[in-house]
Amino acid sequence: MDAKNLLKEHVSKIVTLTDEQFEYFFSHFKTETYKKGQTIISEGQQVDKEYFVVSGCLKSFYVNDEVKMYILQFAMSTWWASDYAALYNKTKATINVDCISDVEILSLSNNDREKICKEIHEVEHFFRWRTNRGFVASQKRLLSFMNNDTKTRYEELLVLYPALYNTVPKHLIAAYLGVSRETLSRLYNASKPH
Amino acid sequence: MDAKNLLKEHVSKIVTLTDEQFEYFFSHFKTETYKKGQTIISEGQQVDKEYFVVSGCLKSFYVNDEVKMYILQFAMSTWWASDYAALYNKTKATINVDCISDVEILSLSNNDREKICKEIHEVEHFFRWRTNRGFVASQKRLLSFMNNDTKTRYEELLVLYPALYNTVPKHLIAAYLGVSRETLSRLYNASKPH
DNA sequence: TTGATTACGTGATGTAGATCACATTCGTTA
DNA sequence: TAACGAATGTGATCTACATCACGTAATCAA
Repeated sequence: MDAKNLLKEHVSKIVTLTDEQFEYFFSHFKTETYKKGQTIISEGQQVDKEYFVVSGCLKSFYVNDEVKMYILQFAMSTWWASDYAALYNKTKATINVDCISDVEILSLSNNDREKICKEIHEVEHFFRWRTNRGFVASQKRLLSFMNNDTKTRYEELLVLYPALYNTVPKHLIAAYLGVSRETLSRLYNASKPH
Repeated sequence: MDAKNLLKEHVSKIVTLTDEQFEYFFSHFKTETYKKGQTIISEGQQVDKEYFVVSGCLKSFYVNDEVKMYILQFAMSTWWASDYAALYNKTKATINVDCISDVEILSLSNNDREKICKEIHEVEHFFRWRTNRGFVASQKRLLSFMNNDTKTRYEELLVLYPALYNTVPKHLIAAYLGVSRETLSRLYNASKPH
């Protein structure tokens, strides 16, 4: 499906826009394509856009002083990604977003989002809904972190992102789970049939 | 400050409502008071309200099968609390909310929130803003969990909730940090002047 | 084809924090 | 004021995971 119809279907699951409204909404997005490995947002930069993934897979991640990476989110088709703390507060990026595969995305600037939210009440409703979902998912993951061991979280991850299983390197899975790649490897091979 | 003005001041930091609009908005809230120790939401229940704290302190928490408790949030004056997963998805509560002290709260039903969001665009904008903030805070806490040791997280907590320091029992602090009360006790006393 | 880089597996050892056990202090209520 | 339960401190032990070290397999670019 093309980018426009993908977005249209995505939005219309939540709100009803007239064709004219959707055209107007869509006119604020810009198609961008990136190759595997390219960086979209990097730490320290100004952030002024968020991204709707059409195809491919992004990751958003934090890198600490000891150069350890922690993945906040894998973003596949119809998921949104950005450094939202930086975007909303107009501060410098503290997290990075880059491409795990070749990707096609639709970008929307912070200003344009606020503008169309103001102009079209339904659009504001859509974005409220979207953040609600993100908030609930984030809280759920936090709880899982506190409550579950690594193996359980690994199994949850495979349910949440079944497509990742054979497409992304294991050290990225480990960085999402917050464990070392060695630990994940042992876990993974311990439960493997001989 | 009384409940009405507290809410008014809170909301008007983000959006501008006419007096008439605010009166209408406020008319959907109901004042409720609880004693220390009383439960507001408990696991398994239907959830149909969220709560704005006027005075006192709530905690929202999850209890696992081994009866270990994990605190998602302490909610003090002007904070909001509920089981948002249950509220938004109309599922049974998986988390609990109860009172750490005597509290006064304003309750708002899910239906009324959706109704006034639809009726008053500014109100929808306010709630979008509020959830954005919650989402960013939740992601930040998740990162801190992955990246920082217990001592660092303990210090962050004291910055985020300075009022908690001497008002809530230490085992609740431990339940927020996701460590055992024994570990927190040792940590706490190791850095204490002799 | 080859050399280099990246991904992955696995042993040895160190460590933060969990768990268990028990003592002490504090607060609440009878 | 006594007494009971809740909150806290602290030692001993256990364990999941990190870290370091090294080897092999897969991928990719020239």
